[in-house]
Amino acid sequence: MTAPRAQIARAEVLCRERGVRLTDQRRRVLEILCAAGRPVGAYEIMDAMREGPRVVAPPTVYRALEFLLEQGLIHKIESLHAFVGCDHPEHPHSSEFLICLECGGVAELKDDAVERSLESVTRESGFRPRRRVVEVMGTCAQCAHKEECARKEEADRSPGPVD
Amino acid sequence: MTAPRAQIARAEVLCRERGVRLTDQRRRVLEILCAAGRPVGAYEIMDAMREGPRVVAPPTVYRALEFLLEQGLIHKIESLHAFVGCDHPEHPHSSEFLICLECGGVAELKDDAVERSLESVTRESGFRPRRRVVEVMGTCAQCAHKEECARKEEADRSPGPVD
DNA sequence: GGACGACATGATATCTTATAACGTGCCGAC
DNA sequence: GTCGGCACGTTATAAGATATCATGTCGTCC
Ligand SMILES: [Zn+2]
Ligand SMILES: [Zn+2]
Ligand SMILES: [Zn+2]
Ligand SMILES: [Zn+2]
Repeated sequence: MTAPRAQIARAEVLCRERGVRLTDQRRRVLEILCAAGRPVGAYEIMDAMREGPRVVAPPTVYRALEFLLEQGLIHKIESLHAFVGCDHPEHPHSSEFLICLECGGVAELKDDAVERSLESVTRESGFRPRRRVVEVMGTCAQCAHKEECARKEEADRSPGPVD
Repeated sequence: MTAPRAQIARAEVLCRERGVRLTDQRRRVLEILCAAGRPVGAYEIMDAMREGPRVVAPPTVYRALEFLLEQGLIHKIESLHAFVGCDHPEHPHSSEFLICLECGGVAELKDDAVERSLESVTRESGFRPRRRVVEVMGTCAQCAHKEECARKEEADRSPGPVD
């Protein structure tokens, strides 16, 4: 939940340090992702870019996304065919994502227990891991709370059979 | 690694028990998946079905896949846009998958440690999980071994600098 | 300064994956 | 018999991703 501005600034620094170019197009895509604060599809990004000076075609967006993925500045959410900005891109990593099916929000976790258990189970089977995809879909705390409240209110109005 | 025949038979029983219909098309899709023993895309399934009596269109395949997913007889591998037969469909579940990038093979795990750690980390954040996607991409034991052997042989032929 | 190569982008077309919408046929319930 | 639910057929199209070739941009080397 870093401020979008700060995220961009950090990305600038990282890219300079690494000797790679955060070009206008790439920064623009990153800005859109960070500002959204939720998963955004490639074509939605493209639409957002149309607002700007130039019209862009799919390959432009996908190339920018490829770069940002390589630099660990964003992540791809496989189960949504969408992308999100990374909250701590200092060193590239795989993360765990909690995806709310109600509000579409996504939280990026970094849980050692999950990583350790995955590490050990892959090791045991002689598997050499390269990339991890961990995506849990369900209902986030906020939405669960709202649901709870709605149910409660409902019950108050008509105190029918206690379930 | 159950025999395809046995998997189909088990699916028949399960569907009868549940009062749902494992129709010809659905069984055919399941057969193709089980026989392949690796992830297969929807359109590849469709091609395989063309060999049979009737030509089928995408919706037919996707409907069959939807049913099989609902019944927990197959899984979808999100990162590959492909499907695999489930090895233990007795009660529907989410699993962890090890996906080999060399040979394309997939192993379905069922690891309590991974599940427990995911469970606890989601609980902590008040998140109510519904479906888990856990896919680890890398190199399987077999392929890693082959690579190892190749390297060794190479070293034997030209005993250059020891790495 | 001009030639060159590396890299980023533009532009067009195409491919892959997935779903919408509507119609038909089967079968059991009533 | 007819009604309703369900599986499937058929056509079209949406949504996501890539292949290919052309153009531009910029620093380096001579
Ligand atoms: Zn991250
Ligand atoms: Zn939510
Ligand atoms: Zn399974
Ligand atoms: Zn392998």
